Amino acid sequence: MTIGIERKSETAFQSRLRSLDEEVLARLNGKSRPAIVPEGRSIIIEGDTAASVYRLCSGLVSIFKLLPDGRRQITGFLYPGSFIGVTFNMRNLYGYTAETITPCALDVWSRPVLEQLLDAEPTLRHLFLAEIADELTAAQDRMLMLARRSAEERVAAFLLGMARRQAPGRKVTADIVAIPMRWADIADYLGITAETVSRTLSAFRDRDIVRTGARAEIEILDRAELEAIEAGCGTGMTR
Amino acid sequence: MTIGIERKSETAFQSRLRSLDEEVLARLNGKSRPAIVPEGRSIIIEGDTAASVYRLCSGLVSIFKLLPDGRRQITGFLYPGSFIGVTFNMRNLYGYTAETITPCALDVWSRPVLEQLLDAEPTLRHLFLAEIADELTAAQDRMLMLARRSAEERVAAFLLGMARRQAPGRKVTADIVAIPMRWADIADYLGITAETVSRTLSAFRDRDIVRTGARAEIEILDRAELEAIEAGCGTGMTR
DNA sequence: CGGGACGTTGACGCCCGTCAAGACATGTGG
DNA sequence: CCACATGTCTTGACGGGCGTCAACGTCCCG
Repeated sequence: MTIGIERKSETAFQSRLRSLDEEVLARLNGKSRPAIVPEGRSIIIEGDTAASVYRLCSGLVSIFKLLPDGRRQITGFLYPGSFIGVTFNMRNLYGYTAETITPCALDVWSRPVLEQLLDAEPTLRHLFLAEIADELTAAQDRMLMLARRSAEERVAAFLLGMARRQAPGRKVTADIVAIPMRWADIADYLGITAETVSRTLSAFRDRDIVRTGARAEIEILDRAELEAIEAGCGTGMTR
Repeated sequence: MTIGIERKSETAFQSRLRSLDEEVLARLNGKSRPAIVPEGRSIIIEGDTAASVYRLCSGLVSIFKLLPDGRRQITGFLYPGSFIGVTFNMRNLYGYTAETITPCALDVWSRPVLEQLLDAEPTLRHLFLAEIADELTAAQDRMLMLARRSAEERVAAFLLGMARRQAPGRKVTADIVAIPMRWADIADYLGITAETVSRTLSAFRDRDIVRTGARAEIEILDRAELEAIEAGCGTGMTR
């Protein structure tokens, strides 16, 4: 559910972006500089002064916060089209760390340049406002998830979210979902442990809900059951 | 911590609001209509079309989301000065329910009127952008809290947050904290149960960290210890 | 082929949710 | 002013979900 909403908001955002005045968009792109980052690298680090804003062109990025003792919470996965490092608060500090999960291509703007663009083109600021508002909604959904849902519900929601993201249009699909991130990442995203992710998926496999085929791929066999579990009424099993 | 950050953002916002052009502020206030709401009433309901925007003048409000089976997550407590029902996404629906915890006084704007004000005065939109960005930061902090922290850490963080909120300037205080909400509310805010809130506070009392005096009041005796617990290193006791 | 990273599975235990009974405060009507 | 009802907080007993630790299997890449 959470993921669904994130997906939806990003989609909405991109359609808005696409509907932007071509000239504005061109100006936005014209001022950027490209960058390639290999996997497992930090793009920005929480607490650093926000010198640049990035846009993800290809690849997968996680954004997270850390506790002093190393506990980690991934607050979101970013897909192509998302902005990274947008901050509008007074102290110009990044509020989270962003790390590449796969190799990534980025567009980079220096903060002053982007500010200038924003001032010249109010539509752009409008756009960021809508984008951030959507992110806030998604964050509130995730709070509900992290605080109140069982491990089974979280994994079910995650799988369905990934499936929806990959097949935006279709309703009936082969339902083979690519999972590019490691399970420790999924765990840190869902607020559980990697072992629990593994165990839950094994249980789904034993119940013929999913089939785990090639590495980094999961086939959804019984989407209805997954959706029932996501909604919190999994065949009456786990409350 | 989370609460600390929420407090900080609200303070920053209000200082920004105060620094606003007097004329703009006057126009904002001039278009509003006042309202009084008794305790325990809904102001807005998740999923309703967003017809109005509210500003809290006095009282305490909780905003929350519900799961179909009744599980509830309070995503935030709102204090005077906060806006309620601001949405900038396409579908103009409220993203959460807001309910009064104490009797409240509100300013109300109809959506079209506020939109009109926003268009006439770009500074205002700027302001909302900063406000929402701060809320997003706070939401991400709360994710970390809800997903990763122990019950003890959560309650300690909550108490310290309430204390900081009540004594914004001072460092050393009598440290008597007023707690206007019921413990079921605290529990739904922290992602635990009311029983766990009670038990944790009792444990703090037994360890001479707090003293529980008059109803709805808690005195902090050992703030350093509370801060150690909040940071996740509570005297080596609970990991 | 060997090493390292990642995923799987099991054993164990603890934190915290659940259920339930009692204490306490507040309000209401007689 | 007191009996009673109601809502809230407290405390205990109990159990389960999931974290932790550890061993093993599997895949990949040098």
